[in-house]
Amino acid sequence: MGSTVDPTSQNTSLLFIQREMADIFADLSDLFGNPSSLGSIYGLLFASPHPLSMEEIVERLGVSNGTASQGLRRLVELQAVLPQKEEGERVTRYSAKLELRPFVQIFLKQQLMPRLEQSTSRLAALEGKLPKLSEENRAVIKTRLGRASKWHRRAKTFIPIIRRFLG
Amino acid sequence: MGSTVDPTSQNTSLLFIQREMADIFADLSDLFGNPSSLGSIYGLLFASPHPLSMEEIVERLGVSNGTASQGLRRLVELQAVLPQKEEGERVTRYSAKLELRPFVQIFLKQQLMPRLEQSTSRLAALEGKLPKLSEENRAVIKTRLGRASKWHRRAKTFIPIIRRFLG
DNA sequence: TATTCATTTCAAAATGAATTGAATATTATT
DNA sequence: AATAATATTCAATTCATTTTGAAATGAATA
Repeated sequence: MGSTVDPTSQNTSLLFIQREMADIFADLSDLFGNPSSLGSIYGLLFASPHPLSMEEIVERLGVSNGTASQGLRRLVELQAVLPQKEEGERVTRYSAKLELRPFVQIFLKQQLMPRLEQSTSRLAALEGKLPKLSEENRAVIKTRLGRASKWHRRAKTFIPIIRRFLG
Repeated sequence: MGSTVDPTSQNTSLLFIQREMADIFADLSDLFGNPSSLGSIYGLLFASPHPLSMEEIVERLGVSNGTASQGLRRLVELQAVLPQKEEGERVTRYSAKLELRPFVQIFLKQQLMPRLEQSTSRLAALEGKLPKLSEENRAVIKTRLGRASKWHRRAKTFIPIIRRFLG
């Protein structure tokens, strides 16, 4: 016995879920400082039972070819999406990877870590200026630079913890 | 015996450190999706041995009154900065709070949590649509919604861990 | 070889967030 | 009250980022 619901309504429901998921992921993407289109694309693929071509993504999300092309490239880079080309097909189809781990790892490694490293070294460089300050200021500033460095160290020890938590 | 460095050079060094700190914190602020001006102001205060008035902040950072006023208001809201008015003074002076904990807590509570809650409930709402799907799609989509919910649950259990880590 | 079609590129447009600064409000002082 | 010193607001502007879409590319087929 098949479903009791007619196919048109079934399809409508799937499209609804896909739109909604695209929306939810767009918000999350934005929250983490990425273009919301990245999230839409990922969300759509996440809610797709079968891989989709770029053309299908363009029409279902109503975005341009450029947005889809660049977004897909980024998502593949981030290993959030898997491109696949069937034997003797000229289209590439994309499906969402469902694991969170590699995705977050890459985010941490590519976005967070480099910036933390950079500000750490700028902070370290400032310590060299301490001797030039008046005695009074030197004490205060030394304490504060130390405090900021401590924050950085904490943040950096935290990243591996997150990794372990996810893996 | 005082310092061996002349006062002008001492002051130059302090200003240098303050500019640099303003810059470093501007980057971090941006990284967490806040206006970089927020970070500049905080960084300047962080590297100031004494509280500063809005006027001083405006001139040292070269930002407008509006930016300084709004930025300070936000930083006070976030409890990252302490406003203080001396007896019989008409200026409010501001100093940086040095503890990371309340700052991060407020960020998590005000920014992250609400958005996570919202997408959680949107996800939950989608489960209601499952019965309308074809049998084949239902299985796939059910798994995926479950997966997304699991991510959310993980993220939410993670927040208290961060809190404990900082507190 | 020519043609078709999916994809990429990139300059230009659109968007939207941050910033400015003049006008206004608030608060202290005379 | 009147004045002066601070602080806030908000409409207009600036600026960085994202998005668009027409043109270029290049791989697969005819």
